[in-house]
Amino acid sequence: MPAMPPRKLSETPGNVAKPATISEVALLAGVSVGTASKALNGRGSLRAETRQRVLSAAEQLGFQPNRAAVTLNSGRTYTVGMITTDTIGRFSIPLMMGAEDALGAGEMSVFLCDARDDPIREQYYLRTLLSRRVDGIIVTGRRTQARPPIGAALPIPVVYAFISSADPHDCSVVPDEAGGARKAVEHLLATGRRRVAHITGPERHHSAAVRAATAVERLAEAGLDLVGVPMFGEWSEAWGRQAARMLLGANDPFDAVFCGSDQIARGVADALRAAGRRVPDDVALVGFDNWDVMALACQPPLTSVDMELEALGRTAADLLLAAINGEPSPGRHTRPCRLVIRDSTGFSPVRPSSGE
Amino acid sequence: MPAMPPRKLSETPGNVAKPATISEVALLAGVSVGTASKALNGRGSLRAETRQRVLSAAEQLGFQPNRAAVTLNSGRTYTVGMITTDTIGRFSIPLMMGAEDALGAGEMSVFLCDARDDPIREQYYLRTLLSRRVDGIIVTGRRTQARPPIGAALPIPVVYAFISSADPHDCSVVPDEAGGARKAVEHLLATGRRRVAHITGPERHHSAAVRAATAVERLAEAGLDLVGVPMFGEWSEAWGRQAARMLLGANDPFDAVFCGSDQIARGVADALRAAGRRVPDDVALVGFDNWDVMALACQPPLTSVDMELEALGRTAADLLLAAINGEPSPGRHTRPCRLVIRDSTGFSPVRPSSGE
DNA sequence: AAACTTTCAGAAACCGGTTTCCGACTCAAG
DNA sequence: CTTGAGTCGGAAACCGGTTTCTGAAAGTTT
Repeated sequence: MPAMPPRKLSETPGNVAKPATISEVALLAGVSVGTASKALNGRGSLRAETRQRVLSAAEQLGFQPNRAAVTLNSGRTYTVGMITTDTIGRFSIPLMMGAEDALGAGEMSVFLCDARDDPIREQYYLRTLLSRRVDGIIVTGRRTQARPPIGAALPIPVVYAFISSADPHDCSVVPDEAGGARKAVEHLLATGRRRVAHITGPERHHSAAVRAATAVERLAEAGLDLVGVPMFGEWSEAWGRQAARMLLGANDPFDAVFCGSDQIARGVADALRAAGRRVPDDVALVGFDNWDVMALACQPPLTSVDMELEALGRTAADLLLAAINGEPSPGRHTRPCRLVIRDSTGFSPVRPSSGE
Repeated sequence: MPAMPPRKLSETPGNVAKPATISEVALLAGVSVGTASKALNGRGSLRAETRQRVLSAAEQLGFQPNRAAVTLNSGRTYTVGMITTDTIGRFSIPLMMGAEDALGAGEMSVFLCDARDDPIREQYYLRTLLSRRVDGIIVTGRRTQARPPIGAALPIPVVYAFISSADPHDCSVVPDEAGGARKAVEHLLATGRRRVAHITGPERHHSAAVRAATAVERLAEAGLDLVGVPMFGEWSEAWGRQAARMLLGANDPFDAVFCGSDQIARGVADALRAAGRRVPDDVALVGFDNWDVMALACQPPLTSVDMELEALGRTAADLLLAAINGEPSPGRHTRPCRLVIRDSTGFSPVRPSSGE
């Protein structure tokens, strides 16, 4: 066996090491390129000794197959594109993490594309991804409504996550927000609340509308009316504070507020405390999103509906992988939400107003 | 000219359209593959008419060159890997957005790798990226200290962003946190504050230590002492509230608190308000991070130090692109922070305690 | 009209792998 | 000793582009 000096990456000084090719491996092992390929991939029939010789040569050179070459004759890149339509925000992150994790487990690498809600950028990324021959695309983001399909009759599968495509034949995965809202209201009812108000985001926002309608509906099933009407506003703490003060001023008694977001709920909590109402003793509070920074820092910690976005991302990735393997799942899929119960709806001991 | 029916992506029913190859383009244009390539890339000398014929054939077929093939003979992939060591968090996002944007402008696509602070995952991703022959790597994340280099003598350039590499020869880009802290203290001094306290995160966290030391130093330059000692704790609102109460109980008067994070500052604001101290009239408050959700929702809105992470990510990307083009910038680079002034240090009108 | 440029397009090698096909060799049976 | 089956490894085609090299046709010069 030729005693060629090994060229390990970690031993090469400076950033000059060029990755080894399979022909260098073959040369070192004293076999042909084809044989080396078979040895490395466990194909064909080779003597154990030969196979071993190739493997140790590869090891010695730190050989990693050039994926471009592999791609060229397999036709598969083992990559997917992930396009976020809104700028990467609070919602996209857990989604992307879940998807990336599930895809990584499937040996897939992920191209990150931040389209910033700009159709031009979006189309640019789409072209780029197609040119790179990704095996599939995940489209995510926050929108007030379903979005138009990203492209017509694409050569690869596309899965929409969190947002849904306006085309019902496209594969979309969305949280069951109505189910989440039901769970929230049911929890309030189960803990004895009867006078429930609802403060949420802008009415034109699909999420706000669905959550509000479902809350009204579920209360009606229990023979109850919402206190006042759904209060549509903004997704902000300031609106939560303002709406809570309006509610207090209306002289229509309430013992619970179901909020469209944790930020709103937090604003409500602050305004209630400032007005001398105790949470949860006087008023129970439920938020939506289960955004830890808000829900945990709230005083008291907030009961909230978790859309399980990371699991949603994972599901989207799994559906995409299945579609890539020829088993598409067209249509709109929903995933359940989970209610996370904390002190804001509990029967925790009464605490001094400045207490922790 | 052959009147072949055009096969546009958008006209093909179902997800079956296979991307056109250059030989199909050549066939349609009635030229050889080599000629088609020249026409599409503006190389060689061709008659204008021929070039045009190829271009419209490509247009007709929706031709996009297979990047794997291009990669194979150029040796360049026009991709970079972005590895986040901590799980993709609040800090990584603006960084990644900035970097992704700058790289996209350089026609680079970005592989997203979430290593979740797990060395095993990190090495897995590193191997994957090397196998994919990325042109470079950006390593980001939040750490208490400088991190060990991700690999030794890699064949491609690496830039560390936000975190820095323990090896001073590696290229790192970090915010000038000391400068940011100086700006914060100087602003407090300029607005007439003299009794400044400091509440921040864990002492073992490099950021907390640097910010605290710099605050003390800058006050000393003005002939002043910090009120008490730097209060090290956690990066949470709860700690902010607790520390503020401790401060109030210490009977050592103070007219300003410089906080190590916006979350801490918000906790401080809440505790001060609960104790009847007015912000900014009695006590001025400065945070760190300029995290909009916290800084804007705080009552009153929070003056804060912005590390300009998006610009930092952009800088990292630019340095990486330069390194890829053979102009490396080894060493540790710092970028200035920016002070964003809001009401918490201002002379805004006194507001009723429940006022908006 | 012959010799020399210049223009333009095709043939072929190449990038780094995978896979098919085929031939050489070994061994056991006839 | 011949033949057939079974092992093992190499040669070559191929994936989809780019680039170099070559040569034919057209135009220019004398």
